[in-house]
Parts: sequence; structure tokens; C-alpha cells
Amino acid sequence: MKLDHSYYLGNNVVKIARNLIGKILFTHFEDVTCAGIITETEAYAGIRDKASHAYGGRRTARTSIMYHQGGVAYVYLCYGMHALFNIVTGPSEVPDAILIRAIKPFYGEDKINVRLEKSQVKHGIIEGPGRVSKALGIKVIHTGVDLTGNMIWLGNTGINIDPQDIICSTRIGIAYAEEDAQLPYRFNLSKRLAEVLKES
DNA sequence: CGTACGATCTGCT
DNA sequence: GCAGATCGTACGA
Repeated sequence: MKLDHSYYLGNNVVKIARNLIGKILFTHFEDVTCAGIITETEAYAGIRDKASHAYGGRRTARTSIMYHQGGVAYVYLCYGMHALFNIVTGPSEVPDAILIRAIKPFYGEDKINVRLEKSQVKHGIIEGPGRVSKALGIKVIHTGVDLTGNMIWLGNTGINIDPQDIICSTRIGIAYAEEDAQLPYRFNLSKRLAEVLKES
């Protein structure tokens, strides 16, 4: 059920980002477990990707966790108020990461709704990376958390997803990345399958 | 030390 | 559809 360390060590971050669609993201804070099915991801391909925080080998206090071996969390603050949750992948010293942009609530919806306050879940999916973190209780201090531990982890559903149900497109909010903004590094579940999942 | 701005979200028009 | 919120981080002086 729980994805183990080897899952995160592959050096093809785009492939992992695609594979994460349909996996379940769990959190366990304050004695409460919540979970959501991942429906949207974006890959950030280390030092060669202008959209990545590690572009050109940039390495600062904030981004140093990206150089850790895959399987830990990278959470950072965006626009001064949103904690964005990323999954670090690849071998040590390869700063690849995957941003989780949307989930479908799967477990602990009561707590999720409390955390989201006024902005409740619409059409069954929590869209927007800031809202995903808010819903699951993930904060900047969770940077570095081991994703095979008991605070944040990922699991398999056992549901098989047809490759045709994964839509690939360009990433959002990275105009500064110039030509790399055109890379097909964003993945989401097709509307059709999202509807099916909504039923379950 | 100063400053510009972001892997965004919400509420108002 | 658009502007405002809101502040840590990065980078240059």
C-alpha cells in the first residue's frame, strides 16, 4: 500500500509525475488522518529546467532539500501566504521535484472541510496547490519530512488508470521560464475519470 | 541592508 | 475578469 523509498529514486521526474496521478496522498497531524487522490501534478526537472528553483544548480537554504535523495517533502511559501507541497525525487544531488496541484478528497473529509474554512470543495476536487496543502494541514515546517514515515506518505489505490485518461499540458504560472514554459510537464486526470472517481 | 517579486487564491465587479 | 493580499527568499549593493 505505502509507496517505499525505491519509488522516488528514479531519475525521470516527468515519468514519476505522470505515475503519481491516481496515487493517494496521506497526512497524519494532530492525531487525525486525511487523504486525497492525486489528480494533478507538475514536474520540475532539476538544474536544466528554467522553471525549477534549482535551475542552473542554484542551491540555497530554501532549496537545499531538493538535492536530497528522493522521497522527502519540499514545502515552500509562495506569494507570502501559500505553502506549496512538492515531492523530491531522484538520486542524491539531483534536485528534481514534483508539485501536487490538485487532489480528490478520499479520507477525513470532515477535517479537510474544517481546514478549508469558507473555501469548500467544489465539483469534488480540491484544485490549486495552496489549497491542497491547506486541506491536508501541510506547512512550510514540513520540508524535509520523510515520505515513508508516519506524518506524510503516499499509497496505491489499486485502481488501474488508462494512459488515455491522463492529460498532458504545459505548466502554470511560470512565464519567467521562457521556452521551458512550453514543456509538457503538467499532468491531470481526464474529466471523464475524475467524474467516475467522484462517484466512489 | 534594501528591494522586487513569486510553481497563488479570493472576493468583488 | 481583475486587483489586492502579504512576506520569505534571493540577489545585488
